[in-house]
Amino acid sequence: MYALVDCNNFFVSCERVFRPDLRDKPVVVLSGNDGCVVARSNEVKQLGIKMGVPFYQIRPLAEKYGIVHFSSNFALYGDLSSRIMRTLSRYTDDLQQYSIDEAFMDLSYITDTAEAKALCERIRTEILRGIGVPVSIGIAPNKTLCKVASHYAKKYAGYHGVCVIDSEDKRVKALGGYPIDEVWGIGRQSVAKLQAAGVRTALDFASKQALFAKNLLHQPGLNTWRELNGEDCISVRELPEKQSITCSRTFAHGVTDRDLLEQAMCQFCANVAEKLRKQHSVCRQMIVFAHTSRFQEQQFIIQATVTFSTPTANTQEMTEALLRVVRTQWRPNTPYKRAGVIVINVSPDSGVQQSLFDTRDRQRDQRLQQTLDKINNRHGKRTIGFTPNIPTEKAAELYDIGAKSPAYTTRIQDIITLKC
DNA sequence: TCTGGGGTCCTAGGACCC
DNA sequence: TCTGGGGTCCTAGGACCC
Repeated sequence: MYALVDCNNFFVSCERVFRPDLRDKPVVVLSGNDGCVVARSNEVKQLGIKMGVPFYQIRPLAEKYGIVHFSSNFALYGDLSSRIMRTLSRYTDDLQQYSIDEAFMDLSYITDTAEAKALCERIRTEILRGIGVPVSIGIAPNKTLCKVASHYAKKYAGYHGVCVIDSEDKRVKALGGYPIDEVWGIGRQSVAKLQAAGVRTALDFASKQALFAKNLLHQPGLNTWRELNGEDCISVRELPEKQSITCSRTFAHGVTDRDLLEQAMCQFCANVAEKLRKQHSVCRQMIVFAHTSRFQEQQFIIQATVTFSTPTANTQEMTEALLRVVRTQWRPNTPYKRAGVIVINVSPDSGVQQSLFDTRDRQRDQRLQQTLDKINNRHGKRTIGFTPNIPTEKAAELYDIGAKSPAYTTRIQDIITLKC
């Protein structure tokens, strides 16, 4: 059996840990520049506000119902997430973290389901008491059914946060009441095809022939079909090393100033390179892009894929390549609204094959980079770098920081003080 | 006016091999 | 007019996830 531990309304729950006054109030957390709703409390869900809607569209509703909104605060969410994951790892040797707020636990060492259920109830209480975030847990023989179980655990108070699917009866009953569009792995495109074929519930789908699933939805759909029927065939790969790393942002306003655009993109590049080095990787290719608003009819795009002759994670080398792209393709009087850097073709930094025609002094580069990293580790991010930091007033021009809560658990100035 | 960010996996089709 | 058979590797783009 596996257990899926899934945090309830995760970002909202994180905000509520330090704002207990908001426990029964409608709360949303917004994406960058306060663009879209990315987390909703139950009160907000009940108002019919959908995941991902642009905040400006629901502003009247927000005012009417007194919805409290926060800008996203990943320092806080990331820290609480790692505390939860650490707690879970004490109960299994095989913890597969699936996202910032979800993890699968392999419980095969427990043979009795009643025992598994009791354990999960203890875990749930421990996380709520020790960290302050409510979680729901689904126990089942595979990951797709765990998802179904955790959904029921969340939806019906009677389960007290833990739901088990461990028999044919329970499986059939659970799938019969489960809409097809909520099944893990079945997205919008697949739902349209399935509905056209008369499939309404997860049970309708599971009751079809395997060939039906394969023909309509190909291999991934067939895997989902198998899991709904009880097989265990989808594995969540443990990926300690990322295969691609992205840093991208939408700007508050279109950026026409080339220097400012370059500075922002150099920052993305430095972030990506730092993440690469942190996981002891190098990349062979880097995608650089900047484009105007996708909601305008006429769009302008800067975009190039740079291939390094020798795989690298060197900020200086990557920054030089980035600037070459931007300076070649940049158009004056063009409001660039979104930009980013993506590295792909990522591999371990040990045993890098150097190009025969390489002109860089790699050892010197590496010594310099290591020195800079050391200084930044000791004295704080961006103490020293290859490109100037963006001045505060310019940063405010680029990004709208909005209603961000303090970094309660990761920034010494933000730690709350109690007056007794 | 305002509409996010960061990932993975799979497939089809092209280029290439003998 | 008709014009093999059997592979591999790579890439772009679609679909999906949170």
